[in-house]
Amino acid sequence: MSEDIENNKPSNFIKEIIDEDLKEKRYTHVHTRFPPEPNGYLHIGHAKSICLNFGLAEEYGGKTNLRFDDTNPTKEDVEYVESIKEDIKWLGFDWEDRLFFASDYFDTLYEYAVKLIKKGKAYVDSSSYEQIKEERGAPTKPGVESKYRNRTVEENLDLFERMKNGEFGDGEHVLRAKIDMTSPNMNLRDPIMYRIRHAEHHRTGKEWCIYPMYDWAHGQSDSIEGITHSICTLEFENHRPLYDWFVEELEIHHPRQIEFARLNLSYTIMSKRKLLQLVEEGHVSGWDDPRMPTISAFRRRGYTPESIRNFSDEVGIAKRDNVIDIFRLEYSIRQDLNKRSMRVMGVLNPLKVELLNYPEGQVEELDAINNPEDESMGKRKVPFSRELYIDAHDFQENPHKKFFRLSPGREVRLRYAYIIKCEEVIKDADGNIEKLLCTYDIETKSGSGKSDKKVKGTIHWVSAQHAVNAEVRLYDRLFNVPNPGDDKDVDFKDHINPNSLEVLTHSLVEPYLKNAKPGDRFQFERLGYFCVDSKDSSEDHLVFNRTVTLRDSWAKIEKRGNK
RNA sequence: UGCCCUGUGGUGUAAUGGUAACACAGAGGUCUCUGGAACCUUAGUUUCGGGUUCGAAUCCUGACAGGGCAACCA
Repeated sequence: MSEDIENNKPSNFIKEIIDEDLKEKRYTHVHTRFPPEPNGYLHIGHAKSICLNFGLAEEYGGKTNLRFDDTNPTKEDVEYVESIKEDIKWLGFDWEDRLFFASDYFDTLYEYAVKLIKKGKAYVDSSSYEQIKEERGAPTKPGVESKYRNRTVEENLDLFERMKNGEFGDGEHVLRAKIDMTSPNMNLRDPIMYRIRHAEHHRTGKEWCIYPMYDWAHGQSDSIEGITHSICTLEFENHRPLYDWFVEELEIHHPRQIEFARLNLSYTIMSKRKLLQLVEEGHVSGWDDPRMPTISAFRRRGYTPESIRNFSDEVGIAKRDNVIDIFRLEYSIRQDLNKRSMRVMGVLNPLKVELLNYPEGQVEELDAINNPEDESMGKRKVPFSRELYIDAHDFQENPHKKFFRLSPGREVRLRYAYIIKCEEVIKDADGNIEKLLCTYDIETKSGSGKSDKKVKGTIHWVSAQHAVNAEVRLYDRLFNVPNPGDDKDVDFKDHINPNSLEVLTHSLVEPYLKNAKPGDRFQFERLGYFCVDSKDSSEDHLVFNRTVTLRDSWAKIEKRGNK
């Protein structure tokens, strides 16, 4: 067993490696980093990586840097830099004064490259793009050496400097490491270190026209920052020998790279490229559309940072490919919100109820408990009157045998109020139910103790004259298959769930919600957790996003009944 | 058919040569003024074959399966 008994986070293979490194004094401390490329918004998979890197540093009393890997000016943008910073902060992590950019190291990287050229370990290749591609070979076919491979050090130095000085156009030359064109590891077949790009960089502007490749910049950036454990995903496993080669040749600090399997979530996709496509083609309203798996979307939808961190901790770390069941995430947010969110009543699809024996014009202020899980959250008053609305789903004219709610001639309790009985169903000319005429039993007032009458169902409601209109957005999974990105023959967009968003514009909520502020979270009793939308909600037009439903055993019974 | 990595219930993760466990999901139940929450019960797992060992999920070996690698992307 590993030694982290003090915290309750489970151990994993990465901690075992770190423990070993510390024990053998390979490193005296732990310093990690989170190295995103600012070319898109962060998603839940990145959240796992953030939690891992910052979490590890916290546990070992070390530090974590935030470093943007901004080596490709054509794809990167400050908008992304800002969103990434915001998301990490929101998750609750702090890089303090250690905000870095790979572009901070362009000068150093250039010097390192010169050093390798001088050692005869790098050369300028003037072959065409196609030529280089051809000569690289294939996994089962060795590469062949470039005819420029044996240029003299002096010539390489001269050419490389002139590349930097802008004497050549894009693609005319590249700088390559001189390693082994026949290596079974493709990454070692003289990888490209620099390419010419006459492009403006979001931070260095027009200062450079040669840009380092990720493989050349990444390991050295970690080294420069004194990173001890460079944690990354599996696809970089084959790159590790290259990174090792660079730091060894350069004789600089050698971080240990550890690879883990990236997070996959069922019913969604994690590819930044595909996510960008959804945004650009308008399948969603933006990176923060609450159906997206991005951190900003989860935030807007009402997820708490704590729930995402717990989720990340609980799914564990390993090297095998995995697909985490979306239920797992939903469990995590329900668990958190159950403990902390205020209960209110909201009617999604209003159905009018008139209480025939309730005095006209009378209004009672009834006591309602704000959170049965937390007494300190107190109580509030909810107005009750002759005309009410209940949810249409809580009435069935011809009830299923396990339906415990309202039906003709049957009784149900109105939460925090009275037991009512449905006496008559009023329909319009087309046979649509217009209104329910009911009676209430005055003896059954909540908390009065006058009656011990029991009913099987309790439903929520709002008072017609007091209710506040609201728009409610119900979200379902964005895709209707568990692994939408898996199918190689079908475009992932063909799996988009056409019903992933349902907008209800005539919902009614209790008056307490009149002053709800963007970002406020509530449990609508019996329905789920809802969050005031941070973009579209206003004082005169409340908009609620459904974060997640409550667990719903009735839905299961219903589903079964349909089969 | 080269190199690298990975194979444990439905899904994840543990067990580090000594009784295969935990969570989610599933099934059933208790309770309930949320068909919520909580609680209880239950079913289900080591890819296959050899070997080492008193003893193998664990070590060795051979298969098989899955993933990754052929951007001047990261």
